[in-house]
Amino acid sequence: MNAFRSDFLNAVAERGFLHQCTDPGALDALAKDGRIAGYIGFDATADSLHVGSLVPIMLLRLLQRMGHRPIVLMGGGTTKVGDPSGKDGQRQLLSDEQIAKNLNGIKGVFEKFLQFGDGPTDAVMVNNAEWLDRLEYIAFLRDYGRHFSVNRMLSFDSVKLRLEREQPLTFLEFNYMILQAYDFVELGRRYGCRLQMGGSDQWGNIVNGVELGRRSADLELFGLTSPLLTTASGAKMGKTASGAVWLNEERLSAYDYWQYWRNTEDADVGRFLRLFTELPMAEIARLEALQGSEINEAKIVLANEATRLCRGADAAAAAAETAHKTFAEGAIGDALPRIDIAAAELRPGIPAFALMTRAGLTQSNGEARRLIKGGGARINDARVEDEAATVSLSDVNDEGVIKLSAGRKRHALVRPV
RNA sequence: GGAGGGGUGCCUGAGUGGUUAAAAGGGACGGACUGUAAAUCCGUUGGCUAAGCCUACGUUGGUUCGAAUCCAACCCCCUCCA
Repeated sequence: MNAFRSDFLNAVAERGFLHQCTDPGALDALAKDGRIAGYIGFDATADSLHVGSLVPIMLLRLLQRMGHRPIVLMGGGTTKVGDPSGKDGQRQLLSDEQIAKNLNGIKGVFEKFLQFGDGPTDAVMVNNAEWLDRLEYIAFLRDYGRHFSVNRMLSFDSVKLRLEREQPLTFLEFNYMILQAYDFVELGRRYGCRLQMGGSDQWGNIVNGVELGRRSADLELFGLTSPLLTTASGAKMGKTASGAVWLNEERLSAYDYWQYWRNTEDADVGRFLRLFTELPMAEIARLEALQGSEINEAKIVLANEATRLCRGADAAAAAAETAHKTFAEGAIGDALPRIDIAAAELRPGIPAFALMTRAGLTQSNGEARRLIKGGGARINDARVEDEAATVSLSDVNDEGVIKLSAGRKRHALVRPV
């Protein structure tokens, strides 16, 4: 029943990572008979990755689990150029310092998901600035530029869409695909890397690399893309109340990360379990088949597993515990965000709206006031009716804290000190 | 270098002297309904301890009782020409 002979491609296909592949048959044979090295490139446009990058990360992890070697290519060089794919306007150019800072922030994430080292299937991290920064223009043009046809380049979506919409495309950006193609060849030479993976928007860039490998270096390279993820209702993945869903702990608490997965839409649960957890397929099939409110069990499993991979088992357990207390028991969990307020300041009373803002539940006092007016603010689970209500030491509950809530899901604890 | 077009709130995008903190849609947040889901309906969506005041329509000046709206200079972007 399996379409492929290699464990790797079978896993890729059945877990929903496969969108397109340049030569599935040959890649299958290669993965079946030996160990392959595959890479995915990551641009350094922010100092943390968010869930949008989780599909490629999980794909690298899968590659490693199936006995192959993952290569993480950090785009220290290509980020200076900017990928035009899927964008209308040119991205703001980042400074070298900014890029270096971003790369630093991103590195840590991979150590959570991949095993690095010197072993045969250990992951490697490479920065393409290593070779791109030193390119000599004329030599590069003569050696590689001659293999690219502009006619062809114009036909790739990343370029074509820009031109059709009459959006500007600079020559700088136009070169991005050439550099990415060159990366592939360079990795092929240096690390024997035969496979490039990525999101489906990278297809054109990847194919370019495969072709360049054949023409310029007589390398047989392969490309494989994953579907771009949107939620079942069509929204882009990775948005939440407080912004993007970051993978770094400094940017997003484990509790919020857990909550993000817990709030997955029903229709996405099975797909997400396959992509973002490593549960056996049979178990996923069981969870996915749950009906009605029972599917909440599957969402909890998804949240636990996804959080465990990204933040560790302890953080996942703590988040689950807090969520259970908060939602199932109406009690107070340890992982809720908390702030300390001087008892002396609290004694005379602080306006509720000000406290909401200080606790980070609202961005401004005005927003907090609106929240109260709209009936969404609660103190110790009691709705705040009066916009001018104040909170004082008398509101401290048996557990020594004051619980503030914005809506049903967002809570914070205030502790007098 | 020349000619023309344009820069509005998180985004798209209306607005061409006062009734404009700025239409409409999207997004986001809150409420209702639920299952911490989706869909739907309703509300909110610049700041300020707030019936008042302050800051905002690329930047800086100017005209005017009054400017996002008129004028000037500058910056940036686009299209066509050289």
